Amino acid sequence: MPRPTIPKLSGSRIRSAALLIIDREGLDGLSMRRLAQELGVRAPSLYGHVATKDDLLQEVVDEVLEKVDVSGFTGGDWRGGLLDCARSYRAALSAHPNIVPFLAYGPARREHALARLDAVHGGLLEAGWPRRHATMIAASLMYLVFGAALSSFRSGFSTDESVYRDRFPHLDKAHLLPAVADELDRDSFELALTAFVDGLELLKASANLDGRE
Amino acid sequence: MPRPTIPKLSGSRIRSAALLIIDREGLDGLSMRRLAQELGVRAPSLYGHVATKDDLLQEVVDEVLEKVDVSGFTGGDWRGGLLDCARSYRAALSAHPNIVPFLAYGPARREHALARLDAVHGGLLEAGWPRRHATMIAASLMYLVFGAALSSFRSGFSTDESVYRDRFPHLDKAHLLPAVADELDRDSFELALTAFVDGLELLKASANLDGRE
DNA sequence: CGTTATACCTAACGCCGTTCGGTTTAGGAG
DNA sequence: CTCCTAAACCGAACGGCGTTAGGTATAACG
Repeated sequence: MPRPTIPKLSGSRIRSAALLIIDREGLDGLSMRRLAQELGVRAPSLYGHVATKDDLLQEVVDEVLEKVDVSGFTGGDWRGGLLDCARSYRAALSAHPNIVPFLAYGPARREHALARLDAVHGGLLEAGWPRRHATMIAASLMYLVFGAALSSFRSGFSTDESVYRDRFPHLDKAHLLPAVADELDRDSFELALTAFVDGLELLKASANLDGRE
Repeated sequence: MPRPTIPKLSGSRIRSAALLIIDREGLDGLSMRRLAQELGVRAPSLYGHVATKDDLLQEVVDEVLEKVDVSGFTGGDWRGGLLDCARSYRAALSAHPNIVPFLAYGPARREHALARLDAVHGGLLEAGWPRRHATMIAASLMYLVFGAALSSFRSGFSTDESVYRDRFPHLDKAHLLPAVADELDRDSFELALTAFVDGLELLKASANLDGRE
């Protein structure tokens, strides 16, 4: 049954279905055949709308990261800008944690990623940070965001107390971690972020920076 | 030619060959057939020594992370302990950057990972941090280490100036980044780490912590 | 010297991403 | 209304993947 009245496929429908499968079944659960099935279609049909699976995933990532907000740097407020950017970045990723492993295979080499980076960099420069520091601070922000995205308390700890008892004396409450994972993830990220920004403030106050204000 | 005088395979030889391929050809370059070829053997033979490919990779990760040093917390020196641990962790991962994407698929759920975490946790408790803070600080440390491991300046930036010119005003020097990637990776990590620890010191000094010293 | 367990082999299964070459029909041209 | 083109999907297939089943020759042992 070729050429239906209204096309069953479109880039946007494919991306939505892909993200749905990733959210529900994990990154490994997404295959072109599985995706096609979800869309009521056979796998080869997808290649009329998508160049390659890797390409599709990049587009999905782009869509997920569209919610990152880099507008908070106005008026030289580098602190607020960093906090807003980091929090919205984390929120975007933790809404779709299963796609994070894909990010590990290489930075999003797309327009939007560079635009975000440009905004952060510009905001830091405007606030008086030297170029080199701006570069390093932007990188550090990515460390926190990506690190937090892929080391969640949700996985990695057993709820079985006996795993830790007697063997890891300081982890004797570790079996309770999964139960409060979401809260702990959020609070840990908040701690890491605020401690980092506080440290930056100290550094800026010490003021042995090469750049001009 | 079955049953050679001395076995061609062993767990250790397999792990070494696997890490070699990963280092040289990337994580995607490692297949069981490719690995077998490197060892002068056919793929199925590997399954006499290794339960599964995932298992093998976990063992390789364990071997790589053996160099992480968590011994620096002696005498309540939580600052030195964190710095040592973070730096040795980063060094271990940046010696084999291609294996990092595998870490993204789930935390090393092995003995050694828990032992390291136990040491960090214990060191923080001993230094007077409350339990909850110790947990969050240990998590934050992982954020920095994993984030730094997978967002290197080595990839992600083009050496072609025209990519950035006129389009991203604050990234006009971005084409120079790959040339100094190693140095910048190191300095950025150092900045992130020291700023974070400085921020923690502020937090601890402010001393509104629930725990007892 | 016979037995047995070892250490490797070949063949094959079912999955994967992707390409090739149809086939049917929607939509525009005359 | 008819003809043509191009869109949109399909079946079959390729080479590669992780993994399993079953076979075979030999080193090691009683």
